[in-house]
Amino acid sequence: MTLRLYNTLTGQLDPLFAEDGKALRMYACGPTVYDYGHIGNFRTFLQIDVLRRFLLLTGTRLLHVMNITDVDDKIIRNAAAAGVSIQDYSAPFVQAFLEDLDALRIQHPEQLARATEHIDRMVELIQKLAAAGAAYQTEDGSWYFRLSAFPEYGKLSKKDLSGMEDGARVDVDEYEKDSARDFALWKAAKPGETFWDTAIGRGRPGWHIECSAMAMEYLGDSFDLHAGGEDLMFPHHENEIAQSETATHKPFARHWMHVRFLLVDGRKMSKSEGNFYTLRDLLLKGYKASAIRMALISVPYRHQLNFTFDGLVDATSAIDRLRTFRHRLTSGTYAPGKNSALQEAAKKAEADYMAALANDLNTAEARAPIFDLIRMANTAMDQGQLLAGDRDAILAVLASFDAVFDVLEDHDAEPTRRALEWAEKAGRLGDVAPGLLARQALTDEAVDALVAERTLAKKQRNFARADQIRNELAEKGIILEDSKDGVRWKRK
RNA sequence: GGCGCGGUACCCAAGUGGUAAGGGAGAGGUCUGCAAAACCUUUAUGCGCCGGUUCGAUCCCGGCCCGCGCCUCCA
Repeated sequence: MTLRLYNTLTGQLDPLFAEDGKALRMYACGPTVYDYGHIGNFRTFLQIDVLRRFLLLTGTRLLHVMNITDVDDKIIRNAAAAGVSIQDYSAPFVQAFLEDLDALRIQHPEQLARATEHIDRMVELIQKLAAAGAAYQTEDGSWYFRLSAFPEYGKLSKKDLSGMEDGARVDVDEYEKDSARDFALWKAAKPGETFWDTAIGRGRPGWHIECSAMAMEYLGDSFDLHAGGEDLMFPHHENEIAQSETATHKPFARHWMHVRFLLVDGRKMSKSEGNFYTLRDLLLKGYKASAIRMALISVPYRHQLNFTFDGLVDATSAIDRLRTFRHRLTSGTYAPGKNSALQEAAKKAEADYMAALANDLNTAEARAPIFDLIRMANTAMDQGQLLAGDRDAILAVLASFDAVFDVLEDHDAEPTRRALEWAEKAGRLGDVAPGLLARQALTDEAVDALVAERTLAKKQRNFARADQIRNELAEKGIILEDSKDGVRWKRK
């Protein structure tokens, strides 16, 4: 099954494939590690994870590279303010980013690439551009890309810069760029700033050059897909194209994917609006990592997602339904055989699910057949019509679903535990939702013991005691479900 | 101003030129020691507004209103 994915470059749905017929080579812009990641960042990384997982599910081999920008103006400024090196400043944020990826079950790419470890490649690329006459150095030692060297500039973002460029061109003095739109390849070191001593001078890379250099390093001059947040389309990706294609005379990425920004409560998320959330913020408020994942991937990547706490609650309930269903399916006993109606339904659900994802990763549409199948299977179980062969067929559908959505297994305790640990160190315990610490402290063993006691009380028809235990547990966020196959409990 | 996206039930959200998926929430019911879960029924003659094309439009075209994004190294 071939994925048809919107391609920013062509403005249409194009089939996504590995040009070399082996591995699909993709580059995704990663974080700049000057702070903790916020949910907007993670919406992008989650949607790229959906892409990645769907490709793997369809048997595509991947070579996926993601950069970590560990040198930039903000990092330099913040590190200086803190009186530490940029390495020391960014290290905890790199660590935090990787932990957050794990919390959200975002798969790691095959290759993580740090900007500071690829300075040589960037310098080489700048030299190549200089040799071609497309880069020039200003008096202060900085290097710029000459936009006029790349007539196709603007082809990704569909911007026509011919009108606005150089309209007010005056005699530039030697400290300035030739043209206002020329962008920095290399920034000369200012006193006290971190610098690399290189063949093109003392300084540090501009932002765009790192992605060009690292993409080419790991993926070659031309590769299959480049992805990132919508804001990167211009100027970042446009600049990458200009530098790369000017240097190699080959097309850079064939396919470009851009994830739309999310809104929070209908407005752009920003610190000044007070609607700015990191992953940690949400975990400390008591939301589960799986619910955050579900909420952020359930709206297709090209649509604006309006993030709300209600949405997280909805997502939590949807996940509950999925998990409860699978538990019911796996814990019951079924007669051998197959029910042809269920077999058909399972087959259709899987086909519809895959087709929805193959259609530009329509995650919202993909969920529907899964929930349809759940209702049908629940009904069949109620009526004793579901057979062992059906259970297996349906479990296989759930496995396909979870290969992309990855919310069925409950991995929620660990991210919350880590967030609480972090809050303690960071002095953020005041932000922890009431009761969360107590709930977290309640061990599975303690719950099991109370559940066992209640089961005994029920057997002795001591319903008063049984209900007392139920209520006691409910107050601690534990929900009990009695069934003929035993008691199941879950954390709210 | 330039480029682009969206306005679908109480909330979130798919979708198609032929009469509105799915999730959440609410109400009623079945089941149950109670509860939970599950299932059934129910909540848009209606898809921002006004025209047009068409046998027929939520879906196509035009206009308008509203919201949002990018154009400032913010994913």
